[in-house]
Amino acid sequence: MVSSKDVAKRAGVSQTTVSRVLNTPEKVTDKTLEKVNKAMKELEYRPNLIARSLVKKKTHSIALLSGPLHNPFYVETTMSIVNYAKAHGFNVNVHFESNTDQLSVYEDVFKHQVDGIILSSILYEDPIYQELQQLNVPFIMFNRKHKEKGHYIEMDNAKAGRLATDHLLELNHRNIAWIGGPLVTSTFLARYTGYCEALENKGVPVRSENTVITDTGKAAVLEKTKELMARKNKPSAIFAATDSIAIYMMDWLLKNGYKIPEDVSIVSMDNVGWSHHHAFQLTTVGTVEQKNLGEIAIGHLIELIHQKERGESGPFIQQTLETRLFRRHTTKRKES
Amino acid sequence: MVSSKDVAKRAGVSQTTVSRVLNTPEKVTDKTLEKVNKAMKELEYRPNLIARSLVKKKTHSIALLSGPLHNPFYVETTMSIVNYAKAHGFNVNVHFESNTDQLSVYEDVFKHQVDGIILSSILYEDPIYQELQQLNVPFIMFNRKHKEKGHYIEMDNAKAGRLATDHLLELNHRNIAWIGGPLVTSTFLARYTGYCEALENKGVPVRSENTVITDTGKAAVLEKTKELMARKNKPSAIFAATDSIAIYMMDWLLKNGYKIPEDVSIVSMDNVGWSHHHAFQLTTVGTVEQKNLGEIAIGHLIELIHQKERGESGPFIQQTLETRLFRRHTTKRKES
DNA sequence: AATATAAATGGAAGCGTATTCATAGTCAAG
DNA sequence: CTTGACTATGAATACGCTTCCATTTATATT
Repeated sequence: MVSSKDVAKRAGVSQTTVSRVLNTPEKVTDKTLEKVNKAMKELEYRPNLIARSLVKKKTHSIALLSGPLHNPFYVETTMSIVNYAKAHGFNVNVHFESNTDQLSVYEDVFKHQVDGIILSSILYEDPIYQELQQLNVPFIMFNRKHKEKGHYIEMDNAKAGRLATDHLLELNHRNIAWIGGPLVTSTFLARYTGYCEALENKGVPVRSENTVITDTGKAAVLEKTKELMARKNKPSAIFAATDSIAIYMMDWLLKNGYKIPEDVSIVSMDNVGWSHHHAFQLTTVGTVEQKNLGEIAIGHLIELIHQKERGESGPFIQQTLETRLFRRHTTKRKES
Repeated sequence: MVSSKDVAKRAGVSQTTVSRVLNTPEKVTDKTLEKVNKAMKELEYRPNLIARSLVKKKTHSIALLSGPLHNPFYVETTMSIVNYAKAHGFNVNVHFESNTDQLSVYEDVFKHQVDGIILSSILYEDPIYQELQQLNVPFIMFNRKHKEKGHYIEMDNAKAGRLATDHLLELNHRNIAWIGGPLVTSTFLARYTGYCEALENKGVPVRSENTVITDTGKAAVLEKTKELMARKNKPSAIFAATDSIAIYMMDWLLKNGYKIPEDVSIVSMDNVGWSHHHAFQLTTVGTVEQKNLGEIAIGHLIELIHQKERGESGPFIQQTLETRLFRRHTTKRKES
């Protein structure tokens, strides 16, 4: 490995000077600048960022703890986050949530001296929050939030839940199933709460068999869908907590001869790119914004990092985005 | 930041000993081990991996240079790669190919002292190859390969191209369009070559207007589809070079009233998860393997890294996977 | 031409860790 | 006891870089 010392020797200057042409070239004579640059080229010198990080206490990298990519929502946020970060000089260490080693992921991240953390993988009452705080590294949550607040960007999930449910109610549906992930997560909890509220407002009882909690992976969703449709008293409409779940369900339903929306209406949530596809035309609730949640969050995170560098400290970033219903073609009035 | 020195002071031992309980605890008395562990807990000490990396010359992180996630193929490989790497103690720095700063990505990666590089983003004659070589860091290509060979995992793209085209020919199609990305990429080139060969074998002329080169993003594909179908002499079948392209096309086609496969047959390539979806049921060509290309490649890469550590050097890994046609429901016999 | 001032350069310390080498401590065998 | 052979520990150095401080060199001022 060729180091700045080697370059120095070759150029006949001190190692300090080499460092200077890298960091403050204006403090170096044109002549020596040229000498040093020439030596660098010849030796194919590349500064060792590890060493630089050690002294500057800045790694120019951030950790992303994302939900799994089988959910297109996280595909979109991951792309946005990585690209935005890169454009601003940051590297992204990506980690995906997994049922098994929840904690080990964090241990991993903690030791890696990142400049900031952006995460969707957090439970509403996750004890990991306190550990994150003690790290003294800026972190922001997107999509999901934590009980203790902190910095976060979310959509108004409760309202979204109401919007979706109201839509189905207006279409005369009364037997509406809700299917989503575990309620220990802020998003699923709020979306479910919104569903319940909307039903209660209309005086429609929340029936326990209409609440389906599932793992969000494909296999589990298909299984739950099968169970749901095997019931005597099938729902006439389904509120899927994410587009991802809705799309998996549609796979099963179509494969088993159900027509959508004729046989069953489906509304979901997130308004991911796939939901526009003509093969789905999913009615869904999403934010009004152009940017996705990840894109907004990464912008803030980088600002937080810069703030910390300057020794400043701004207010908490706590954004709850407006949502609206994107009515497409998976919902239909129930004829009674 | 609490360092091993602080721990040492607190535990009343030397920094060396602290380092030892971390790395070779068996060389330390139970008594002092306990003391040190206690001090670590109390101070919430976390070893600084940056410093460790500097001396050990090992970062435990690898760089992934991936194609864009709007292609589901790369979604699947990215998930596999990140998860596999994590399970083997490696962090993954993710970068996505972008039309603009091709080179800057590499510069970025080069300086970051990764232990290995796994990439799909490379052109067949990419000059970046030489730079990668000089880095003296193990790297492996997946999906796409380079003229100079090196380590790579691909599917048999030429054969796949022939399979897909033969399928359409057998279904009596003669006016078959090929649509794919720039031919400077090994995958597109080979898939196109296979297409041409298959046509020529049957004595069907390759017509230039049936070769459509496009950017692989959604907007561009839609535009090209529109142009293609506006022609007087529309193709009766389309060979899309990736499932991603095929799915975009289907969006446009369905939206514009075309029935698939009645009005136009579509075959594509990669056999991504989405192609199974009942809303698509895409006829496609993919590998026979269970694992995706990324998963296979990352396994090899980690092995290469370990080999290098041991000072060994094995043979080049050059795998070209068998492919087969997955016949589903987007292709249909042409009635003449 | 002499001095004051600014600009350019180099020496050395330090970032937090691992590791080599020397030293002090322990214990068994004689 | 004494010697020898380990074992447990610590001091010192190195990893490649930035940065503070001291020194030299160039430039401006009188």
